Amino acid sequence: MGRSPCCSKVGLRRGPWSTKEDTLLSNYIQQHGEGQWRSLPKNAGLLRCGKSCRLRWMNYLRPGIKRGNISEDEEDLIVRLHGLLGNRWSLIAGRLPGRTDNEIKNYWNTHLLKKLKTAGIHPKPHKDLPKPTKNKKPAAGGKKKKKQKKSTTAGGAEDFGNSSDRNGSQEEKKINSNDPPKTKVYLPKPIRVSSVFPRTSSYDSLASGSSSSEGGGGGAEKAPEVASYVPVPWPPLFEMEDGDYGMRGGDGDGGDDFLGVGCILPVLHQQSDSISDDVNMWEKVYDEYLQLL
DNA sequence: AAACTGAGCAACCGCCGTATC
DNA sequence: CGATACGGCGGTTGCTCAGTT
Repeated sequence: MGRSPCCSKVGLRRGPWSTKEDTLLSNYIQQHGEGQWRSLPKNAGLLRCGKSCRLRWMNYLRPGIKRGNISEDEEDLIVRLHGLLGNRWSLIAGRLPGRTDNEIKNYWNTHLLKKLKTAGIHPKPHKDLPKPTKNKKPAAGGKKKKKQKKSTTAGGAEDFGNSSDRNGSQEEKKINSNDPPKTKVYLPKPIRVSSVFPRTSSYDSLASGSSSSEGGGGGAEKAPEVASYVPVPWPPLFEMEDGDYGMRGGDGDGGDDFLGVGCILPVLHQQSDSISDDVNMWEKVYDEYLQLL
């Protein structure tokens, strides 16, 4: 469909943001609020694409953003949520107050994936499955030269996430194809709890069951907030053959029993021979997810 | 000390769903 | 009802820097 590109890119700056640009963007958004990303750069006096502004704001400038130092609890949560949700980073981020989808995605691809592999978990792609039906991009593939160097990012993420495309509709598209039967995951549509600072409240409810919205995220409060986590007493998601549920806290690092393994493997190896088994499994997963919510 | 390598992360890209005209 | 705009998402790229040779 004749969509014009998000920005013409002529005369627009690219690359890292300067502090001046950050200031301009922050000031503008504080005065006018979020939204209207397309016209924002012009109004704010920025030579940036609207998308770029949004990304910068969402991932970096927004109040309440925590950066770095992902705690073990958060890591655990990421692993488990990934087991449930796949590569739905925004959804996962919605459960981690102050974290952005981009950061979680990066953390997964750089740290967690490596950890899993180190632990002997090789998220192997479903070889019998052709690459995602959505050969999504001639574009992405072709737009720039591919970088072979980092197979970790691309491969890994995809391996886990095929089942978790953006929304259900896409799932259905895939299922209709001639691909070998793929387990269909019924997941609620990702919802941000609130438009601006969604993370805090949702995590509260997740972790403690309370509905306190942490104030708020609501405002432009600072982020000391989530310094303290309430560890979630996760029930085992799946029974592993060896009885390892993944959450063996232990020393934490012990390569072999990296937490979360238990909840990921079933997702990885969902080569459903028996549809009913899969249905049961996913019902369990879904039930648990509903409990989380 | 210089060159090389790899990891980490910020930013970009194209696609998709929804809203609006 | 179709076309377009917009916002959002996940995948990927490329820069930077620390560690190694």
